[in-house]
Amino acid sequence: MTEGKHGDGQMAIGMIGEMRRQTIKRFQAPIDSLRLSISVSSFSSTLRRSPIDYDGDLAILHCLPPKQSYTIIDQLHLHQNASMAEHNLSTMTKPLNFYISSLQTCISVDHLHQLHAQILNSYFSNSVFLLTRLAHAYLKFGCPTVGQRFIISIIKNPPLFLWNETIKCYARKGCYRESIDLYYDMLRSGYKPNAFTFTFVLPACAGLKSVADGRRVHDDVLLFGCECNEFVITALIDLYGKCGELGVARQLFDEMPVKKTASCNALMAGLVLADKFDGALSLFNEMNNLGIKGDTMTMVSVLQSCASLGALQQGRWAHDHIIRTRMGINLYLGAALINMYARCGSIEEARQVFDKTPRKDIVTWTAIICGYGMHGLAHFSESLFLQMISNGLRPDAVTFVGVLTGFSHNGLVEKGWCYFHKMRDEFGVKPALEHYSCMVDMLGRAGQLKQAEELIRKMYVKPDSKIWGGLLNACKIHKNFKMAERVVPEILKLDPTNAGWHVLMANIYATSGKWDQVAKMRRNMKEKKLEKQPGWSLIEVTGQIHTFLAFDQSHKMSKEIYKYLEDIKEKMRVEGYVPELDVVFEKVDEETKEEMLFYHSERLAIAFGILSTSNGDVLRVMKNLRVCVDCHNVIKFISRIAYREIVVRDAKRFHHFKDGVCSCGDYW
DNA sequence: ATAGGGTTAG
Repeated sequence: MTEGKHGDGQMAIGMIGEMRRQTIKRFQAPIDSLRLSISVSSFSSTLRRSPIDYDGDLAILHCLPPKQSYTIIDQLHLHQNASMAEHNLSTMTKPLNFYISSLQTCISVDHLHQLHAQILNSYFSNSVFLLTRLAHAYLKFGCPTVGQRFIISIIKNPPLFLWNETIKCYARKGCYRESIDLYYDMLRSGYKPNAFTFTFVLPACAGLKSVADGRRVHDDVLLFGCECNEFVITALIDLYGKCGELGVARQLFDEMPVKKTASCNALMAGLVLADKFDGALSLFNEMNNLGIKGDTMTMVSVLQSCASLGALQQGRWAHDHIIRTRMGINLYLGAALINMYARCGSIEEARQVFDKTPRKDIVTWTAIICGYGMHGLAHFSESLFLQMISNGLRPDAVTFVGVLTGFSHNGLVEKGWCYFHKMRDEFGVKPALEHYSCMVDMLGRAGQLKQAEELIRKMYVKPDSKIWGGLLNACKIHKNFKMAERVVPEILKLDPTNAGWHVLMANIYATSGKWDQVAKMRRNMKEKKLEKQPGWSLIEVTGQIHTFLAFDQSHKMSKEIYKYLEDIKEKMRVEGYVPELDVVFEKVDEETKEEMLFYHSERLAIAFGILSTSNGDVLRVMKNLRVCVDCHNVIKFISRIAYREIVVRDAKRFHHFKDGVCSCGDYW
């Protein structure tokens, strides 16, 4: 500090008075909230601990040792800012108004650090009012700490508002644990949370999917009497929905006296997350009946449900509804629409939406790329990928999953390797389990079993049961029983309770005639009480979803369906159909085998579709498992005999059947 | 001075 600045203490006091007058005039704030303090002893040693009476009010001037006020500045590395010292005096004499507007217009954290230092050097260094604004500014930039300290610790007794904002800041950044811990800290410090607090801490519990923390906070909601606040209830519904506790979520929702769009959306998102898609769609109907308007978030959930169910007609209706109500198609909705059309089997409509979307981000592009990928249209997938790059967007891990699955479905092994390497070398995306999974699948199906196994053994992510399962599937296709025996124990080690693997293994043993091993697998399943996942197919006719299980006779048109299949069987025989009995893994006679094949769920769904729609309508069937070789064959026949285009989505991809040919080229 | 819900893969 220079000699001059030590100068006239009386002048400094005069300035304080002038400043207060201005401040009070400008903000008309109560005197108490403007307890001015000065922190710098550099003005004059005569100021030390001298209370000043001004305009009849008491302003307390604390003269802190300069060291103290610089502690935080040091942490901010602001000692680098040498020009600061030069302007000390002008800084100290600026009105409160200046700091407030500076904080409001502040555009970077660096700038904020400078303001912070200036404030600590000003008359307002201890003003709770200004420090709260300062702390809030940090939080708005997503900075809950400065150096090692919580931003709230710059104030001795931070107001509840600041605790809330800090908890929110952590939650928004995805630092859920920190957010929750801070909430507990707050309670320990004797603060009482309010409704705002809960709407910030509950999403943090939801983000962690921690029902334990969620329940604990829920108890506090009751304890502090916030259980009637609609924001809090919505946050609770969201929490329980994300944690899979749909019963609790539903109950909270039902008990709401007035339901709003957001609370419906929270429940609907929970239903979608729990794969309860028809539940989500009926909630949408419920909303319409209750006169609650849906918005873009509602429609995202609706479209996700349609996509998962393969309900194209309902999806189209939803799209139309979006246009009719002029809600505007934002990035979320755009991607959800593209995904819906693609997953419902209409890649053409997906492309139309994509082309019409004015703003496209990485997710939009990825949605259409994945769409082409699962339809086995790898060339489109790749060309869009390249267009995306030339538009200046960087592909992410998901984009590569889409491109790689496309190549995998087409057996484009060379291309696959090329992009697998490009991914890391050109785009810095580290291959994750999903990418290895695509590669193993691709290599395995192309018959490169050795290369596939090698890739698994040397990958630096720990392989999961799905990856080994992909290889085992390839062993089955290429009848490599020796490798299968090596792979089986690896899978059982990682995932001993999955019925699917046991079935796959038993089938492989059956194909190689090892019936004792088959029996062992079956016993194994029984002992572990593992249930085979039943295969189901569904088809949408006039907006209604019809579900079929194998041998299902519960449908009201069951009789006609079975009759149709009998009839078509004869026609198929004339055209040269021979059942692929190898796919039946039971030790039964051939006739029974044929019988077992003929009522697979997809055939029932297709027969029903043909019977209940007009000629020329495209049939779209969704199936939870992969379509079997014999069904694939039969559907080809049906598409020709009945002159129907049939689109089947199985667990892996789409098959478009037309005129006796499938788009997959029998490679899947 | 602060509020809830959402996009792409497997």
